[in-house]
Amino acid sequence: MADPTLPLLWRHVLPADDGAPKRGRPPRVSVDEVVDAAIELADRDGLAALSMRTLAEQLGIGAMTLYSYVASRDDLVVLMLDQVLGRTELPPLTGDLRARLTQVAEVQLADWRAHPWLLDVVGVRPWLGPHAADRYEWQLSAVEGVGLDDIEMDQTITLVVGFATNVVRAEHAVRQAERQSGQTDLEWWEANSDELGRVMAGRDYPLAERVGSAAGEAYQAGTDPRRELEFGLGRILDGIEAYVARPR
Amino acid sequence: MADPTLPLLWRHVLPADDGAPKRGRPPRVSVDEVVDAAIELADRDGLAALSMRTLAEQLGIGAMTLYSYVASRDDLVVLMLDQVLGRTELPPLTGDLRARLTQVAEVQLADWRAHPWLLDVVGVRPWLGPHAADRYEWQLSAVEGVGLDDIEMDQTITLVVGFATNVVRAEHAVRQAERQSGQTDLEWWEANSDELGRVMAGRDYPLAERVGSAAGEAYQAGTDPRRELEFGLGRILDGIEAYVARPR
DNA sequence: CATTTGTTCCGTACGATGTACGAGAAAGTA
DNA sequence: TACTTTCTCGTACATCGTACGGAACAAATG
Repeated sequence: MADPTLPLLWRHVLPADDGAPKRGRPPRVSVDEVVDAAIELADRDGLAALSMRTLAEQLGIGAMTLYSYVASRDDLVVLMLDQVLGRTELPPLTGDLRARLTQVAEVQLADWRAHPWLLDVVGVRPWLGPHAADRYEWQLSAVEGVGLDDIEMDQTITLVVGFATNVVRAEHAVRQAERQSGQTDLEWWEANSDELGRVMAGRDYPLAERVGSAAGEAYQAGTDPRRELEFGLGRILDGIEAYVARPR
Repeated sequence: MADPTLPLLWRHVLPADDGAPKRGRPPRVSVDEVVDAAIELADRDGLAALSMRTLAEQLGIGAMTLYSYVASRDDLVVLMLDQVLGRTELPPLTGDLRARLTQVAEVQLADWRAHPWLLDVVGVRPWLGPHAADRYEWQLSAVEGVGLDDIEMDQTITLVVGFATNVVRAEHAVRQAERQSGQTDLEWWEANSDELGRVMAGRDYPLAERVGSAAGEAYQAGTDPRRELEFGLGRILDGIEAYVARPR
């Protein structure tokens, strides 16, 4: 009944009750090496391209040997998540509420940008690992004592972190589409504008065309799509500040 | 160079330039039937469980026959996306900006809740299909004429729609975790609380524990996690309204 | 030193997946 | 009837996660 992955997740903070076994064949690698190698592969080629066989080859061991370190590929992904969260040193939160929440968003943004496969990690229970727990505690400390109740604190963090994640998701979707079709957004548009015009004959999308082309030009010129981050996070933080400052 | 899926996506609005071929063996099903059956299977078991073989069996045709209708599984998913978007009749947007954006969020929420596999559809270029285009136009009309420039209009829609999608993502993640482990959130917690306590010995997470248990109780009692929707969307709309009403 | 015991290692194998290939089947046309 | 055009689909291949069971190895034991 008890989840067998839990002790593995918390292996570094566990008391050395049962240290390394004295007898038996010594392991050739460690769980950390396995997980680190998996993270490296996922960083390079994405989570879908991470197979047990390629991971084993990377480590110089047999494919099935991996299963003496992790119970399954899904388990491995859970370990990867917590391990990669642990690499980021969470900076002390300073300044007012707005500044603190901005820091929370920026850490999320940087981590998910550096490891886009985190977008594909789903179905994991929150709280699971020590670094996830550390991070949640850190995030909550950004909104502690400002007048929100417990549930509102959770909702605020969910809102800000979810938005930052969505920014990365949008950025990643563009790269994904480019990789999939083998042509950049601009190339695709040029190659398909004729066909699109032919196909859309008779229909018109006045707003979509105007806004779409404006957005296309802007994102073309400014290589930095930080604009969406600024606008969206700006509005969210405005809303949160107003809520915290509301008369009660 | 031109994307061969485009004509397929727009097949219903295309002029009947080249109608059904007169000669040759007649097809046993139609593209719409294929896509509808795929949507049905994805609704039931998720996108990952949708295989070309099971889909073919559902349709009573051979697996490879599917490839005379769609170019690949990825293509099929693109068609599914646009087809499912087309099933929703977009209601006329009424009321003030806040009301209109709320309607936009609610439509997104309802559609993604009804078809959670939409969360897994990634790497698709926006604008692609007729129904996606219709919807984007409809969404933009909710913020037209309120004083936002083109880019801000796009960013506003992205913000609201992205938030609604995240709500569904959170709901779906819980179900996913339950299905994966075979036990509900509550059961898992009960089965693992001892182990968690043992493993977290020496560490404490004062905020996370307080907030986490409060959230757990609240979400337990209220079967409706509409709370997050209300709070998050409320703050976002507050921020947008304030921005629109800002002195200039 | 020989044997036992506790581990880890990993070759083989199975079922599932997407799909390339090419031959066969079914319709209209000549 | 023969030909052309179009759709159908059985077979095959590479790749995936991983169940199984014995081989390899190190320490403990005799």
